[in-house]
Amino acid sequence: MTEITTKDRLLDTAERLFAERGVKETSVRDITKAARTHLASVNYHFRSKNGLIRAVIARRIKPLNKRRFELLDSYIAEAGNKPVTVERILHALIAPSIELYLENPHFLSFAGRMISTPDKQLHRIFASQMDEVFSRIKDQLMLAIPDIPEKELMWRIHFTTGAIIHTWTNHADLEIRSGGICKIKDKEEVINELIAFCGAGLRA
Amino acid sequence: MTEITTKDRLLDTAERLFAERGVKETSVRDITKAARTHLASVNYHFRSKNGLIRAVIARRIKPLNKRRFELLDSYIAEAGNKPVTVERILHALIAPSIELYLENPHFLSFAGRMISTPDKQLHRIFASQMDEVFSRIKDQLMLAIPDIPEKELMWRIHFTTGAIIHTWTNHADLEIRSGGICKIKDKEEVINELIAFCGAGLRA
DNA sequence: ATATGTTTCATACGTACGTATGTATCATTT
DNA sequence: AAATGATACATACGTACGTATGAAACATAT
Repeated sequence: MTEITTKDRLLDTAERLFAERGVKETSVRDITKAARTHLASVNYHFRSKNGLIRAVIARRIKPLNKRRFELLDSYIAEAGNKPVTVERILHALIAPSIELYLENPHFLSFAGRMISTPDKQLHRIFASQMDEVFSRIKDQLMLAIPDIPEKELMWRIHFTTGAIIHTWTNHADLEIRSGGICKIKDKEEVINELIAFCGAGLRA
Repeated sequence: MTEITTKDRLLDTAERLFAERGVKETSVRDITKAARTHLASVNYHFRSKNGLIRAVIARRIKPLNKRRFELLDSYIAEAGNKPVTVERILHALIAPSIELYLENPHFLSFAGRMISTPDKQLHRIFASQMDEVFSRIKDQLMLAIPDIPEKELMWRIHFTTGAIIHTWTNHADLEIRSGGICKIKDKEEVINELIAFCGAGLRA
C-alpha cells in the first residue's frame, strides 16, 4: 500500500488516475493530493506534468517488451531449425500483456488509449515501441506461414493488435454484455481465446 | 466548403477538431474561431460544450447503425430459411463503417477513441449503441456457426470489434509501417481483409 | 555539531477555460 | 413599416490549471 518514496507514490497515483480519468482530465493537483504530497513535488521530481507522463510510461513499457522478446527467443531456441508455430508467436506477444494487466490494470488501459491518442509526441512513444515488437513478430510469422503475402500479413498483424488492445481497454463492457461469463481475470482463457482467434485469422 | 448554417459549421468543425486534437484538447474558442463564428455561438446553439459533443455524435451514429441493420436485414431476407453466412454478417457490420470513414474520417477516428474513453457518460453513449448492434450480430452468428459455444462467440465478437476499431483509429501507423502498401483508401481490400481475418477467427 | 545537499511545503503568477450576460443585427411576418 | 423572434456578437466572471519561487525541514557526511 504505502510506497517507499514520494517519487514512486507519484508514479503509482498518476498511473492510476491517468487510467481512471484520462491524462488531460487529471490535474497535477489531483495527483499530488491523492499521493498525499504537495503540489510542487511533481515539478521537483519530474520537471513537469509531461515529465511525469513520460516516466509513467517508461517504467512499464520496456519491461513488457523485454518479457515478450524473452519468450519469443525461448520459443525460437526451442524450435531449433524449424519455424516457431503461429500459436507460440502469438503467445509471446499476448501473454506478457495479459499478465501485466492482471498485476496492474492501470497502465495497460491507459496505454491502450494512448496508442490512438492525437497527441503526436505521446503517440510516437508507443508507436516506436510497437514497431520493434511488430518487426520481430512479423519475421517469425513469415517463417511460420510463408504462403501469406506480406501485405496480407501486415493487415492481419494490425487486426491482431486491435483485438489485443481492445481487450485491455474494453473488457469491462464485454464482461457486462456477456452477463459476467467473459472475464479478463480468467487469464488462461483470455490468452487462449485471443490466440485461437488471431491464429485462425492470421492463417485464413 | 461553406456550409449553410452556423450550427452545421460548428458541428463540422468540432467533429474535425475533436478527431484531430481530442475533445478535452479542443476549446470552445478553438472551435468557434475555426468555424468563423463567435464564442457564444456554441452555448447558443448547443447549450454547452457537452451539448455540442453529443450533437456531433448523434448526427453520425444513428445513420451508421441504420445502414448496418439495412444491410443485415437484406442479407437475412436473401438467405430465406437458411442462415446468413458469417462473411455477410461481417460485411453488414464492417462495410458501413469503412464507407463512412472514407466519406468523413473525422467522426470514426473520434468515435474509435471515445469507445474507450474513461468519461462514463460519453462511453455510455457509444456502448449503448454498440449493444444494439452486437445483439443482432450475435443472433445471426449463432445461426451461422451454431457449434461455437456462446461464451466463445462473445469473446470473438469482442475481438472482431477490436480489429475494426483499431483500423479506424490506427490505420495511419499501418500505412507507414507497411511502407504504404496497406492503405485504408483501398476500401474493398480493407473490408475483405477484415472479413477474412475475423471470419476465420470466428469459426476457429 | 556543523555543514551540505535533498526533499517538502505554502504560496503566487499568468494563462486558458466554459459559461453567462446584455446588446445589436437580421429575417420574417403582419 | 412595425413588430417579433432568431441569431450574432463583445465582453466579463469565476474557476482551474501548470509552473515557478523561496523558505523550511530533513538527512547525511565530515
